[in-house]
Amino acid sequence: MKLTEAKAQFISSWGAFGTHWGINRTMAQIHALLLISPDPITQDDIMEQLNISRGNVNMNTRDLIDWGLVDRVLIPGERKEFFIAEKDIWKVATQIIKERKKRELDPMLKLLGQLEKIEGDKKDKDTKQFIDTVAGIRKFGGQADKMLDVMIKADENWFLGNVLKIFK
Amino acid sequence: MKLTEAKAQFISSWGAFGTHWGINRTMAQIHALLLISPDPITQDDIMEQLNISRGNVNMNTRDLIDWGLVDRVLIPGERKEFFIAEKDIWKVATQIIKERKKRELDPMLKLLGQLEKIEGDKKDKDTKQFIDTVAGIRKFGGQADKMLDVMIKADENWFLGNVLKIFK
DNA sequence: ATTAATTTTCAATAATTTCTGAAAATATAA
DNA sequence: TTATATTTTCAGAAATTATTGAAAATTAAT
Repeated sequence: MKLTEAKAQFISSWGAFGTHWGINRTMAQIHALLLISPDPITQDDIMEQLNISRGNVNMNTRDLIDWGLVDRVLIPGERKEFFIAEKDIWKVATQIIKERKKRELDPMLKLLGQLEKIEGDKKDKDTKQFIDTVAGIRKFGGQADKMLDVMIKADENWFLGNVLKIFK
Repeated sequence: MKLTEAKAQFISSWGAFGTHWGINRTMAQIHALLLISPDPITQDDIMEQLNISRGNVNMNTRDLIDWGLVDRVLIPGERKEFFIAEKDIWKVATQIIKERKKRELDPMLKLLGQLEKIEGDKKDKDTKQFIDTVAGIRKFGGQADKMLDVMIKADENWFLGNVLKIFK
């Protein structure tokens, strides 16, 4: 396989992969393109390579920046802005975990905590099942939360070392 | 908060949560409803509680069954089919991990393996960055894959016990 | 201050995904 | 077998989400 073909396939698959994770196709494709670009590239480069409009590139690069996965860089003498992606996959993963935890897991755990404090007779079948379900999810989510917190703080070698020790 | 209100909020939030994970809102809502229902319920029950059409219930319950999260049960003397969800959250999580691994992670790792074997001069900047990126993702994904395999086989107490031991 | 380059915004449009509902298929009872 | 209940399918409709492109805003150079 040639580089050009491989690149195209990587970008396309990464985009499809993203849609299974609640990330929009284009954002994932831009991210993929940036991951395999050794040097910073411009809005126009992205537009051209992915055949998408300026507005689209602008919105999605902003989102990638908000997620902490991409940075704007200024190149001396150049008028345009350039974009570059964090290339260390461990850092990428950590950053995604951190953001999703903040945006989704933490609020969900908060809500479950409230729902658990429902009024009502615990002898009632429906009430009991509701409380048990909510409590079960919350307990599980709480463990995941703790685990992810440590993971985020840990550095790569420490973590992988420990994972290998446990999961072998 | 009353049970009725809490139920509605749980179902609605679970649905919204699902959309961030590539799961459609209705499937997640049906799953939520089944999780808090102590006894098996019918298509008609689901239609009524969630205000959705028969076809919609049918398609999404089938998907939930394909995911291994819901079972059809036959109740003696009853003509209709009933549905019931696995209530043990550990089992639910394990099942989801198992399916997503099979559907997404495994195929992605296979593809990355192919892309890594690209022809071309490794001294070339673009080629080098491509190979490094793909190899990096593959290595990380491979670790995750191994870890999840062990998790899937492990039972809850073993797993949580170990997590607590390591991540404290 | 004026001009030119570049980025950002957002209303309109397009694309995609989800949902409905009625017809067809299937299963059960009489 | 015939009638009745129940489930499944799927084309079209509705809802949601993503994209465009041109105008407005911003930035930098002259």
